[in-house]
Amino acid sequence: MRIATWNVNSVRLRLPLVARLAREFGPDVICLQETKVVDDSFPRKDIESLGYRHIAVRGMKGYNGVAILSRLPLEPMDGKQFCGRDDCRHIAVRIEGIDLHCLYIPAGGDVPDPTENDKFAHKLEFLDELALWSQALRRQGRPVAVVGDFNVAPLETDVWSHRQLLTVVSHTPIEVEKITRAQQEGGWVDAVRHFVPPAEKLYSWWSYRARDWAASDRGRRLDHIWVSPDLAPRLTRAAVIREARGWERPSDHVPVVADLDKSQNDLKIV
DNA sequence: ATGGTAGTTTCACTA
Repeated sequence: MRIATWNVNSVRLRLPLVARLAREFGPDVICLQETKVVDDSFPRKDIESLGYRHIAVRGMKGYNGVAILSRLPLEPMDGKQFCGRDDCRHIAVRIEGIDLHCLYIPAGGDVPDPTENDKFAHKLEFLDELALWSQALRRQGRPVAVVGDFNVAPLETDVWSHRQLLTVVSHTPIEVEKITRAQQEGGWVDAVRHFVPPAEKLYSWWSYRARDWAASDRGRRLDHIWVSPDLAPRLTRAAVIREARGWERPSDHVPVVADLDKSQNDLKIV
C-alpha cells in the first residue's frame, strides 16, 4: 500500500496536480492538508474520477481542512479536536487494518514567543496534546500511521541552515523538543528518515517568496509520515517528491510517500 | 534588516 501526504494549499485549485500525483506516482491513499473548502463543496466527483472512490473530508471555510482519498475501502473514525478547537486539523480512517491519521499542525505565526504570539502558544499547546495523544495511541497497540503537515522540521538537516533557523518558527528548540517528545511517546518511526540518512539534507517545503526556489534551495522538511513500530518492518520505500515543487501552479509543499508491504497475516491468506 | 508570493475570508487574514 502506497500512502501519500500533501499540503495542497487549496484542493480545488490543485486538482490538476492531485491528478498528476495519482497518474505518475499511483498512491493508494492520499492524505491532504489545507484543503480550504467546506465539506459540501469538496470536489468529490473529480477525485472519484481519478480512482479514489472512498473519501473522508473535514473542512471549513477558507482555512485549514483535511481529507483522505483512497482507492481502498475505508472506515471513518472520529476526528479529534486538538486544543478544544473544531478547526479541521485532524481526520482519521481505518484502511487495511491500519489506523491512518491525517494531521495539520498549526504553523504558529512569525514571532517565536508564546507570550507575544497567540498562534505560537496554540502551536506549543497542540504539540503537548499530540504527545499525550500519541502515548494513548501507543497503549492501544494498533497499527497506526500519523501523517501530515507537522509544521516542524525536527532535524538539523531538515532545514537549509540550522543556525539561521534556530529563531525561526518551525525549527526553534522548543518546537523541536516538543515534536520529538510526541514522536517518542508514540514510538513512531519516521518513514522517510528510515531510508534517507539523517546526515542528508532533505526538504518538503519551499517558500513562495523565493525568486528561484530550486536555486536558493532554502527549504524545510515540515511534512512527515510516522508509523507505529509494528509497521516499521513493512516499510519498503519512502521519499519526498521534490520535483512536484516545480510543477505548474505548485503548492509550497510537496508530497511525501511511503510504501507498506503486505502484512504477514495477509501473506498467510494468500 | 527587510521584503518577498500565494490563497481565500479580500482593501485583511493565513501561511
